[in-house]
Amino acid sequence: MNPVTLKQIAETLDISIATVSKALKDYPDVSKKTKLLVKETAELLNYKPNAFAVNLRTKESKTIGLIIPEVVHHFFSSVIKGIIARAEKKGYLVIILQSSESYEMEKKQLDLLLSKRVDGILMSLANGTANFKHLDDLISQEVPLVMFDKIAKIVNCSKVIINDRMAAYTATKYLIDSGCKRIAHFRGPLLPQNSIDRFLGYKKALSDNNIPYDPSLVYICECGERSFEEGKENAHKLLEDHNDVDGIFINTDLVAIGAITEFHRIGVKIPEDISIVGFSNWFMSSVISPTLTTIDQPGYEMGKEAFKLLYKEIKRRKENLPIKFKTVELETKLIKRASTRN
Amino acid sequence: MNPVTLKQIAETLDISIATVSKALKDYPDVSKKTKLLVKETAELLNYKPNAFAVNLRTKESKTIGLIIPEVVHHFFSSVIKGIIARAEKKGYLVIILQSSESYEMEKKQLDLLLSKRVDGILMSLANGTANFKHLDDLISQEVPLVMFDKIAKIVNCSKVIINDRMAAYTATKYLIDSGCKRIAHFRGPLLPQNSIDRFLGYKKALSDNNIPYDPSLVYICECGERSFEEGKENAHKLLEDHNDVDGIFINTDLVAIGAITEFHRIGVKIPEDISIVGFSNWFMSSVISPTLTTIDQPGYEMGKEAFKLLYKEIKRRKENLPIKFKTVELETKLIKRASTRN
DNA sequence: CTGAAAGCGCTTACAG
DNA sequence: CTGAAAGCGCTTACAG
Repeated sequence: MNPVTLKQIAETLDISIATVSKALKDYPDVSKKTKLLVKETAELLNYKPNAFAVNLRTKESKTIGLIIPEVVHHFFSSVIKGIIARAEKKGYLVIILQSSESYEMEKKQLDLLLSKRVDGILMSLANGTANFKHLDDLISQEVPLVMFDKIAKIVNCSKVIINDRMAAYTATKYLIDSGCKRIAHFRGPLLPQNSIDRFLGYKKALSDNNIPYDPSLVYICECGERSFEEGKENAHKLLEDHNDVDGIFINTDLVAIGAITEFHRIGVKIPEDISIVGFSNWFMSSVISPTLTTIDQPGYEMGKEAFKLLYKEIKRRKENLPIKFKTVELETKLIKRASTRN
Repeated sequence: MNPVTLKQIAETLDISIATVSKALKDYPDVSKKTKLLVKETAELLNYKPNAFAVNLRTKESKTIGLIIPEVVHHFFSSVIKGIIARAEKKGYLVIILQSSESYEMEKKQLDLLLSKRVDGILMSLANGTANFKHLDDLISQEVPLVMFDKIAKIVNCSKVIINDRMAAYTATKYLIDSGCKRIAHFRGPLLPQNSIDRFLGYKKALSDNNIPYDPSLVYICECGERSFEEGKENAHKLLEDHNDVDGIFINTDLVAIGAITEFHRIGVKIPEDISIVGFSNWFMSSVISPTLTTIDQPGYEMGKEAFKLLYKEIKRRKENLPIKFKTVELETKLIKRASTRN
């Protein structure tokens, strides 16, 4: 475990370390002959540059950090995949940390990444995060930051999002158009912008179509580990509270699948008795029965886009060019399946 | 973006860098007063040690690398979660790379991690990997390596596995016990040890129960991105080829779900006409209909265990203690659900 | 208890 | 075209 260094190559060839370094990096002021010799020897000795030393000199780690609320999650794992695919192309490595939806964890992970001197940070907020000082600090330290999906509008950085409000509007409108008159909503937690926006989209669709908004039709889910159970529980509660609901727009597919499971158990027919629209288009939504109508959320693209923005920012900072923060909005689409009518 | 260094703290307090460094690390030979002063100043200035410099000196990166075939995958994302949970406790960061089941990629990612000087590597083999020189090289360079799930028996390192053969035996036996006489098998690719072992378990269960093995009942799947489609296709082919099959043991849940979907479409009743057992216990197996009988594969625990072994090896190497490679076998269990009889 | 010095492995401006 | 030298930010054996 004593890796080869430039010094060893230099000694083998009886030339200076500086020349070896330059030869390896194809500096123009090194003779072809020397370059060849050096490269051969490096190959032979299986030389790999010591990243620490390089980083220390160049102040670049070629590593970025990624903080997400939850790893075991179809959407976020798609995002991860998009990020590392893109990062790889540009020679960047990705350190992945999980906040588990906790504000404290999120801060801790951020600190870790900072002391690792990552070149930039990509993150999606924890549900528990209501205070953004840790992010503002990051920005004032000029650490490139791009937020995606679960963002804070207030924080001054680049972002990749979908239009949650519009998507929710579309979903609810679709229920209305297919004949639903009394539409419930299983919403996400109170804090995150997404669940607020989805709720607002739901509400707007109702009012635009002259359906009175009834707060007793709105149920809250944590949308965490218990999503599936929450779906079942809320479905059950809904039936106890109301006997006239004929449609539900649900914040997340997994909760929707819980609801479907419970309705199935009780004998409520979907979509005949109650139509359901989910959100996210998890893979399993296409295989359950009935298949779930939902909003497709492009996780892989979001990951790619987020890395792209981050990369640009890193590059511009290095060149001391001015930075303009950008918000990229990705398209969603309604995927019509069997849990809704027509 | 000009982070605070020891030097700046030293200058502010007009003491030496060495003392600052020692004070921060609570060396016993620094006065209480100085320690206090230094720590206060460090806090005030928001000092974070420069990881590159520390690593360069200590030759430790406190970072490990993880290479898996696929990120968007219930089992592997559970493994990731287990690994980063454990790593965090020990102050390690995790760099995640994806081989996409390709041998070339796997080698490339390994090289990347090596030049990053990670303290150790955790990996699960790509399906495309048939040659293990890259791993042997790693080991001869004394880089701590732990393989999990998709391992190479030949490679001399610690491993975390399940008993695929026994689990497959249990699964097949369960089909036999529930009355199936003619049992097909959708197996994985030819190379990986897992799919070989699962196939052998299937075969053994048949022969132990006096059911003749019929190679025409064995269908191969790539088990990659197209798993679901492969399930559908193989189910379809199976019905064309044979009209007497009453049970299938399938290499992976996702393929099984594809098969169920196709049978459902065609009108074959599960489990009445054909019983199905999957493998892995993906979350969605519990929500499709009928729910899928399967073998539970403990991904999270596997991740935790793999990190534990790696950590021990890293530690022992640092202390120059002898290393004994260990193979940990984790328990699986049969999850009985509605896709099989009784 | 404090500090000067060497060194980790590299890069790069500069001299020759 | 080649190499000596300085320096990135830290740690630690050693001297005082």
